[in-house]
This record gives sequence, C-alpha cells and structure tokens, in this order.
Amino acid sequence: MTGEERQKRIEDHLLKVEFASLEELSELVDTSVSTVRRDVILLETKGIVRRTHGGARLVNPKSDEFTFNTRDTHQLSEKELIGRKCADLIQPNQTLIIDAGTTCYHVARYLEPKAPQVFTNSLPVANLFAAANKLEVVVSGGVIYPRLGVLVGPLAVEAFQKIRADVAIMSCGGITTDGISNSHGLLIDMQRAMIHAARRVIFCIDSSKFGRQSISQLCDLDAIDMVVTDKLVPAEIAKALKKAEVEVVVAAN
Amino acid sequence: MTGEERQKRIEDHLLKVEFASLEELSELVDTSVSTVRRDVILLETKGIVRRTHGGARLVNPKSDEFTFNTRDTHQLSEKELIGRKCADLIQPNQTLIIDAGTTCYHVARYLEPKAPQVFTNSLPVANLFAAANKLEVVVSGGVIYPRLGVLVGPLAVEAFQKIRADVAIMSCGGITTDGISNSHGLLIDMQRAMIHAARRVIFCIDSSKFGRQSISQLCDLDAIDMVVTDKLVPAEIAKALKKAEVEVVVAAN
DNA sequence: GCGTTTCTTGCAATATCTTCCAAAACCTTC
DNA sequence: GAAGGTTTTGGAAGATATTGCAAGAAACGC
Repeated sequence: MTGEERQKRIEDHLLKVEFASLEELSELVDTSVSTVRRDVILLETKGIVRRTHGGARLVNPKSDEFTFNTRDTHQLSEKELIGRKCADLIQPNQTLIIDAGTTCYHVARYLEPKAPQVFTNSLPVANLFAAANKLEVVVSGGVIYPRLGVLVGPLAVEAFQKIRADVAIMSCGGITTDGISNSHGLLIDMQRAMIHAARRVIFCIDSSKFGRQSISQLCDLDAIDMVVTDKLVPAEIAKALKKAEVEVVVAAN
Repeated sequence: MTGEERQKRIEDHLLKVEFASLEELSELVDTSVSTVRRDVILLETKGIVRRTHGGARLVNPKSDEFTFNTRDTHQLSEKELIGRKCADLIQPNQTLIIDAGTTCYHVARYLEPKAPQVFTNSLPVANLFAAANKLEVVVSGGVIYPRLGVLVGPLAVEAFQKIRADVAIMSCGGITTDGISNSHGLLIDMQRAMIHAARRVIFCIDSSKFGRQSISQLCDLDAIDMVVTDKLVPAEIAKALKKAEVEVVVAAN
C-alpha cells in the first residue's frame, strides 16, 4: 500500500467516525504508529484533519447543514498552497475582509489560528466558521448569487462601505498589465467597496489567471498591495507589478 | 478514546440532558471522575458549559428553538408537520421573511413550489436555497451567532428595517397568555424588526413551547396574526389568542 | 454544627509526542 | 540488473502531556 493510499483510507475512516486514536488508525492501515503519526501530520498540513493528543479528528465534521458544495477541484492543490501561504502572512487578531471564490475559501480554512475578526460576503466561508464557533464572523447581507454562494447587490455593497479592515483577501478572474478584472459585473461594485474598506489589499491569484482578461475591469495594479500566487509571474506582468509597487509572494511546497 | 473525543461526547450528552453529574459523565465516557472534572473545566474555559457543584450544565440550553442541528430529532416529526402546513398557507409569489430556528427551517424546505421571494437571517435557510438556484433569496447581514447559524446584531436589524414583506414566518422559545418570549436577547431586536417589516406575522410553535416563558419578552399576542402548531393549544392560551384575534392552525397528519 | 459529598492540589504512573537513527524500500542511472 | 542515492519506515530515548489517586480544604444538606 502506498503512502497516499494509506492517507486516503485514514481520511475516509475519519469521515465516518470523526475521531480516531493513532493506535486504531495504525491497525486500520496495518502499519506502525510512527507512520500513521506522520500521515496525520501530513493530513493536518493539508487542513483535512486536526491532530489531538492521542489521535486525530476531522476538521470539518459538523453536521451537513453548514457544508457547502466546494465542488471546484480545478487546480485544487495550487489553491491550497496559496491559501496556506496567504494565511501565513496574516498577523494575529487582525480584521479581515474575505472575498468569495474558492481560492479565498482555502485561505479561510487556515485562518483559525490567527484569531482574526472576519468580514465576508461568501456563504461557504461563513459556513466554515459558523460550525467552528471560534471566531467572530460578520456576514454582509445581500442577494445570493446562486451556485457560487456569494452575496451581492446594494445591501452587500453598503455593508462594506460601513466598515474598515486591516486586510482584504481577494480573488479575481484575471490579471494583466492593465490591472485586475472579474467576470461578474455584480461582483465588481462589491469588490471595489472591499478594496476601499481595507488598509491593505492582497489578491490570491493562481497561475491560470495570468494574462487573462475577464469581462469587467476591477482596478489598476496600483490599487493593490500584494499578490500571492503559485508560480512565477510572467516577466511582463511582473514588471508592471513592480512598477505599481505590488509585493509578489510565490507559494511553494 | 482521545481526550477531545471524550469532551465532544460530554458536550453531546449535555446537549441532550442539559445537566449531568460528574459521576454520570465519568460512566458515560468510562474514565475516572478526575478526568471528567478536568474535561469539564476545559469545556468551561471554552464557554460551552458551566460548572456547578457536583456536575456541569450547558451554557445555552438546548430547550430553546434556536439550537440548530438537524441531527437533533427533538420533536422532529412535529416540526416537519408544522413546516408543511405553514408552507401550505403561503400564496404563490409572496415575499417572505424567514426567521432562524429549526421549525422555520422546516417551513423553508416546503416553500420552493410557491416561488416566494425570501428574506432571511438564517444561514441554514440560505444554504438550503443557495444550492437549489431556484428562488431569489436575500440574506440579512450580521454577526454569526455561533452554532445556531443566525445572523444577529445591528447590521441584521438595519437590514430588516429597510424592507417590507408580505409574511414573516417566525419561531420562538415560548408562548404564554402574556405573549411570546425568546431566550437570546440578541434575537429579540431582530425579531421585532422582522415583525415590524411584515404585513402578516405567522408564528410556528410546536406544542412543547406552550406555557413556557423564556428569558426575554418579545411581543404581546396582539402583535401576531397566526399561530401554526401541532397540537391543540391549552384552553387558557387559546382564549388569550382568540381575544387577540390570532388565528390558530393545527397541523395534523 | 456535623457528617457527607465534592473540590483542589500535588504526585506518581502511564501514555503519547518529538527527535533522531538505522534498516528497508524505492528510484535513478548506467 | 547492479550501484548509488533518496525516501519511507519502524523503533528507541528523552521530553511532555494525561490520567488516576489521595489528602486536605471547601461546599452542601440537614
């Protein structure tokens, strides 16, 4: 049995039982406790389980009412990488705005230890924290944009106009030398309000977005402070980012 | 069994019984009283339980409507019955305010055929419709009240102050001849705003709430238009309801 | 007030964790 | 397929954490 297979089986088992001791798991996959421990450590860095003294528990077990369909497995590991890296950059106890979108969702998954105060318009992000009962989370109002679970519309925009935050963690549809763009016109107003409300703006952009131009222009590169991504940025865009004094962070394994 | 698992089981047990002696808990999880005592101390620092001499009790007791957990089958079939009946009473294309709470959630489950426009402060209800992508759903903003998945606070109240709806579908912690009450002070402001925003107010109240008085008074019986319940209302309350011109609907199989 | 129960505190026994190392398994390259 | 290097595995030693117990203090019921 390969390492990955073992980890998958551990994960599956935990999905069923929520908790398990290392002893139990080592019997399940028929290996030493040491190896299982290492597997669990690995699963923890992936954000799937949490280690406890003597065993492991599922991170997101809570009842199904809060689980949202995070169906998008497109570029999953890259997004996870970006998520972890970006969460690292957050200081404890900051106030954060978290945008909708899968990449931002993955950032949120790693944020709990930083005990931030969170402001979001994303139902999946809200659900993530609602079950955990650890952080103070404020949800903007708004109309549910189906499928994505984003709250949009005037209510959402107004909510963001009323607040100030340390950092905004955002995502987008594309980035070019001309700036950042996104696909849903409804999102643009809201993202502008988010950018305006935050002292510092971080965009999490996986490499598939480089050089891509979506329908609506969101902002120039000057408007943002940092880009977190998974691969080196193409030279031309990198140059434009440098000129706009945008810090670039590349998440690597 | 790991420490965390034990604590979780203690918590779950308390969710059912509200209060338990250390002795009882130590038998439940099969360890010494000392260990259970330490677990309870830990749960207390997390704000989940309160220690008492000889045992522990839940901080926000489950007896109230708003503990959201559909795995909790407390009066499940009654609530489903009420939900279906109440949904029947809604006209097609009305605009609805849907309160948080399990009973209201069950109403929401049957609402789709009526194609209403929905306004809610309940994350579970929002999730229910977000996936379906059939109805227009507006979510009030607000702070997530942990575990219950309700949005509360000024943002939520303001959101309801801005709108008007045909019907508000509400739930509560208790009903007596003196009126309707609820357990969480934070909910009261919001429910008042909901009642104010709706032309017609329907309370879904399962029979366990009859004669029960929760901490905070919400409103007099005059303020409401209809009660949907699962059993005949006790004579005294029925009389008060009649005097207040409240229609009573009993859902039966 | 007094006996009983429960709580706190300190302690020793036990279980688990971390870190390190050597053996085994696996890859790569020729 | 063998030689050489890398990764994975299982285990050991010492550091930490948890557990159960016991003695004295505090709270409770009558």
